[in-house]
Amino acid sequence: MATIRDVAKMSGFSVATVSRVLNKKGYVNAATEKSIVAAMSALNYTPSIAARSLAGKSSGTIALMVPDILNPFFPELARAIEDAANGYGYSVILCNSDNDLQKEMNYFDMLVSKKVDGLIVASYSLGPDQILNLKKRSIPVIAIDNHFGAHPIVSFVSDNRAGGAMATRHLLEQGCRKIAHICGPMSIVASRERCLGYEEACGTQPWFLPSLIATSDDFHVEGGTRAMAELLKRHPDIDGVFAGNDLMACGALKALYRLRRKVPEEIKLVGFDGLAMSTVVPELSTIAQPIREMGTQAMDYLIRMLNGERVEERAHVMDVTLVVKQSSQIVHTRG
Amino acid sequence: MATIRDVAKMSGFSVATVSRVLNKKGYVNAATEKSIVAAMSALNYTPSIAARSLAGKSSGTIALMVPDILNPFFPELARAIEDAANGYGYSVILCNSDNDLQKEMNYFDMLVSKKVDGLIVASYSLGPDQILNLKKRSIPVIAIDNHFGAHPIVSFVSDNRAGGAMATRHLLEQGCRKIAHICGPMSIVASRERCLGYEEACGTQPWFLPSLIATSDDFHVEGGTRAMAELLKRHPDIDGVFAGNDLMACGALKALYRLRRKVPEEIKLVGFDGLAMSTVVPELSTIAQPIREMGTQAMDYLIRMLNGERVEERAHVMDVTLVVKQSSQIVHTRG
DNA sequence: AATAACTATGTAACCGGTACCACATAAGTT
DNA sequence: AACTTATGTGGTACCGGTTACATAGTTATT
Repeated sequence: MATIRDVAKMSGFSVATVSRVLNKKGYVNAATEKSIVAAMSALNYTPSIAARSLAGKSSGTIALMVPDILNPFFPELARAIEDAANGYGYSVILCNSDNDLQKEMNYFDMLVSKKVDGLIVASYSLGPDQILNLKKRSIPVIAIDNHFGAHPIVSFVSDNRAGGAMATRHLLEQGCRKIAHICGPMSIVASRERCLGYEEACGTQPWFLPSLIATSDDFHVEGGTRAMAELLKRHPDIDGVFAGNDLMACGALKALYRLRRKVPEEIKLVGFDGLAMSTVVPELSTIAQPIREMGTQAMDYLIRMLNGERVEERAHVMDVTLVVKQSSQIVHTRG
Repeated sequence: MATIRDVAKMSGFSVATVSRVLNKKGYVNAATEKSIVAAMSALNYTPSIAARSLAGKSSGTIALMVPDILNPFFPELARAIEDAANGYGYSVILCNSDNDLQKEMNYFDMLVSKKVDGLIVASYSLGPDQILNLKKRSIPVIAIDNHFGAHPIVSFVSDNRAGGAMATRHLLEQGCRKIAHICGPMSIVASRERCLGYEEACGTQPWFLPSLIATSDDFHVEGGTRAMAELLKRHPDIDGVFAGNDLMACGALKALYRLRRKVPEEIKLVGFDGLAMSTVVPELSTIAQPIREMGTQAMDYLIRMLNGERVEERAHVMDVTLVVKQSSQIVHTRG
């Protein structure tokens, strides 16, 4: 590997001048620059980021911490963030936390010792204290899919409550008259807010009952299946279901299929997340989060923070959109 | 941030001794070690990986390069690798290449300048030369899901051909008498081998015709849907389908659903990959690749290479297994 | 003409580890 | 007793960048 000193020697200038060319900073004669650039490409020179980062500059690396990349929400986010990061010349370290506080703390130590420039984190186990502590260790942090009230933490979250209401109202408009809700883990703010949105939209309906809400311990398919079966046992006359996320909606779909309840003819279904779940039949109506947009904006924000820009440390609430597919469509039966 | 010199000063020993404690290398008195360890924890000391890696040691980072983390095969791989890497104290940089050679080469430069210790790569655009070149730049490489014949490259691949044959034979055993194949992109070795397996298992059957094979340009859902529709037009009497991967199988499922062909009653379907695609109904029979195992083994191997161990530079062929779910089940109709 | 301000480049001290070498002492060998 | 060998510790030159400071020529300003 060629070093900056090799380049200096070859071009006949000093390392300082080469460094200036490298960083486009300070005065350098155009002709000088040209010959240095020539030397660099002749030597196939790439600066050592290890050295640069040791000398106090950025490591050109950020970390993305998610509970589990296997949950299809997160690859989508990861892709958006990696793309954006790449555009800024940064690379992304992936961390799977399993929502395990211990693991998260271990990762934090690693981030510090690796001089990672920043962190984008989706976590439901970390508290504001832990995040503020990491910030104190001079690593800028941005939270995604979770917010921390009044604490000075930059975060990007979807308008979960509005989305929940939107989904429920859509089902009402499609003619549903008894709508159930499959709620995600109560430990997760997003779950609770989506549920609030559901209640907001149908809490005053004459048919509404608290027992129309079933809770799943996780955001996965099986939980959705269980919850759906449970709901149908409690209320066989349900004609609409709002599931707290798309995976649980798929689970619900499976339960409905097994029990021979036709979707959307007898029961209409709406999920949440807007994953490109084009795999299932019928395709799922869903409340789409602007995942890509969230990732991109988070990265933009992080870059601004890295550049020392002062930013507002608050939650950014992103608009969600209703995407109507087959699972909630009105079916005209031929007379 | 406390440095090694702070620890040295506090404990009253030299940086050399502290370094020895840190690396558990060379002679250190037990009492000395104890007081140094005490100083380290008192100062909340974490060694700077940047400095360590500059001083010629490992950066504790490996890279994982995949075409697109959105393809559900890769999160599974990423998770396995990240877990294994974490166990060895390494972290993982994620790279999405989109199978774009230019992007891949850019990433290569980054890997070198970041002194990344090793690379695990799934690529169908890179040639052996590029990989050997990176190895020459002293970055050990392991290929996954692709192999490079006689070139001295460590790789882990599934036995795609055997898997294709296995899937097809399974359909024959389930009573299918006209089995079609949805083949993935011909540019990808795995596609071709799975297709060969299919031909091996049914090429001598009296009903076999080359037109029973339809090719998709990509490994995605839509391609599967298109190919399935095409096949049914050509051969309405198909009673079994082997799809080159699970996503295309889902696509096929959608086409079949649309055309009111019952799965598995009228047509049986088998996919390939073994993704935890528990989302679809009916659940998909599939040839499961040992994805987790591949990731773990790749990481183990990489670690051995990093430790300077000499390893056989060849392809490791992994066994696949048939996972029977609903989509290929024999259905007993009540008399 | 004197002074200030800009342009262009070099020297060398850092950043925080690693590791070679030197040195000292203790224990084991002829 | 003389000589290895094992044990324990310190000094310091690296690794490859960044950057504060020094130097000097050129151009503007008054």
